[in-house]
Amino acid sequence: MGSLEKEISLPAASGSLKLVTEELIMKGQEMLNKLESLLVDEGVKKLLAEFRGSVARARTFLESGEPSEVCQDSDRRSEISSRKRKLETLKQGKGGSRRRMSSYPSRRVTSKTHEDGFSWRKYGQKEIFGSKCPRSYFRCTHKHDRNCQATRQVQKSEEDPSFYVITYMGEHTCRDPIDASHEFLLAPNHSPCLISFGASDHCENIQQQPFASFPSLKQELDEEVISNMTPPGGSPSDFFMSSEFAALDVPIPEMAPCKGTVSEHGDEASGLHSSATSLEMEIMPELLSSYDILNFDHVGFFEN
DNA sequence: GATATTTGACCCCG
DNA sequence: CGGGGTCAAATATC
Repeated sequence: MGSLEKEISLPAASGSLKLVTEELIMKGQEMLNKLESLLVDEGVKKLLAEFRGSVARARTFLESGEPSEVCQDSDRRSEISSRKRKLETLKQGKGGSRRRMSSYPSRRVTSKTHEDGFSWRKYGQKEIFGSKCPRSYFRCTHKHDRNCQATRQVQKSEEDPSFYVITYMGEHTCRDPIDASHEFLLAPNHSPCLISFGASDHCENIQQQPFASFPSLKQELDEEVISNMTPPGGSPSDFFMSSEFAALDVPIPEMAPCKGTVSEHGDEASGLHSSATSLEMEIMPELLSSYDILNFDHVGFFEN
């Protein structure tokens, strides 16, 4: 696992250039937000959404040093072997582009709920070898109308079936993540996403780092897998054990239950209480992605 | 009828 | 070759 310095370094840009680019991107998004709130015309809004996507990709590029999905896609296509290309031309029907997302930046969260404020459409489910719980595959509902490449995989945690292990891949370009977080927070019945500290051992490299009071969003990400450490008094977990948790206890029909485990609903409820030993953080995964996409990649969770 | 989910098949890639 | 990611027809739901 790399050092923190490495994690926050921006390989694509350095020094003042980096600052300028960051400023442009952040200001750009700010202006986009303001503009959108003033717009009524749907056509202009659509244009704005496209531009928003470009800004998001630029930010991804800035953070990762790699082209975002759209660029990467075209790059990859040019590298497709002749055999694959031949197949692609042949298979216009069932199959189409079966590009794998696994090589893209991804981040994993452990959550009590798979609700995150975004609209997902399930496109597949697989029994995973060696795993009791099937894995469900989701893509953004706006994949086609807004060319949003965001996908996610949801799988119940084997260790604690009341948790979902959610792997996000790709960036939402259908709307700005920050906007989404606002909607998310303002929504009356939103379902918070939790990152569990210590409730899961999916991660091989565990940083033993104490943190004081309420860490920054970035810090939270850096320390997703910190330890079983109990938070200090007046802890974040207290904070998150707010009435909003009521929203968590909802049936999740599309998720298949784990084989041989307890019932879905009882589990959801019991999980809320049984997680007292873990520090839970309410986060917005897509908000996180904007700033911390690198961190997850560098802390050793993933191979890419 | 539109939209979402299920599920078997297809195919990439290690 | 087999696991896993994706597609798309069939089916379900609204």
